Amino acid sequence: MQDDSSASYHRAMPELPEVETVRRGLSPHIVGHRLRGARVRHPRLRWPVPAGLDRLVKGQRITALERRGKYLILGLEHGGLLLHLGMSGSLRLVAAATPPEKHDHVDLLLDSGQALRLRDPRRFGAVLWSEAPAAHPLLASLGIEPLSRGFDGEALYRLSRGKTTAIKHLIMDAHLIVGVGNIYANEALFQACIRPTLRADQLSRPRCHRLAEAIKDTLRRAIKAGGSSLRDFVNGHGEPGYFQQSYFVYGRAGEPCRQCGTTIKSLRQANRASHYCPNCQKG
DNA sequence: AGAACCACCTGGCAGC
DNA sequence: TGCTGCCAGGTGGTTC
Repeated sequence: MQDDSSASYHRAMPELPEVETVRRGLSPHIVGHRLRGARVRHPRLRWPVPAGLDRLVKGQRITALERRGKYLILGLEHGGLLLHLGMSGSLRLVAAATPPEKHDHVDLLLDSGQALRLRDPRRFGAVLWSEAPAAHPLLASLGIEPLSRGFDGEALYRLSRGKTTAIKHLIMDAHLIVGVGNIYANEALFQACIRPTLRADQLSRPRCHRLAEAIKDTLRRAIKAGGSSLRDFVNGHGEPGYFQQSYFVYGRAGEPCRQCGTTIKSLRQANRASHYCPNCQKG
């Protein structure tokens, strides 16, 4: 059992690093396998799970498991599935005969005798069928991949011009940049010494470069941390798809800054908690 | 057009 | 102790 007693440790929500970790962990175990079908126990996720899911996937070989933003794209020979883990979703491989627990809503049954099992207590996740999943409307309006070559300080500078919204809100806007949720937005802003409330268009070009690098670095380090827990979501040990990490500011309101000892402050922006060090993040 | 909400959902926890 | 009620958060949708 992992220690969850320290306030600075959290079970990470599925942001980009967690989704990418899930993808990397599952891909070698499922790609190339054929689906025997699907079992849907609870079709009411964010959108209804297609009624004919079993029939749609039966007999099809899995050709790829890709990621776009926080969506997973399970490519099949004909069509495919879009999967989203929402806030509380997890995917893991279990023996198909493993008894489902309360929130195990969907199983994709593999010819290996295993099942790809979606658990999602809060049901903000999604399982959608598409004839051409990569061209699904939900993916069409997504912004740039922060770990791609195209995302850098200049790209962030361009995105933020003319935007009066707070910089934290901007970097969390999936129509501009995908995959940066509340946790990594807070952490990246700390690393870049930028206060979350700063107006996006007030960010100088050098600071845009610094923030873009901080976003990449924060996400990369989280993916690396997740790599050590890859075994956790095959065969069902631990909490599949999640890993725990130490944060500088997220969830640390009232605690001393790890760099300067100043008390971490919190506020609400767009109905979401922001945490920052008033000394390290000036303006 | 852009910005600021809301709805969705349940487990966990503070407060009484 | 058990109840109430708030909070967490991604993201499409609504409203202003």
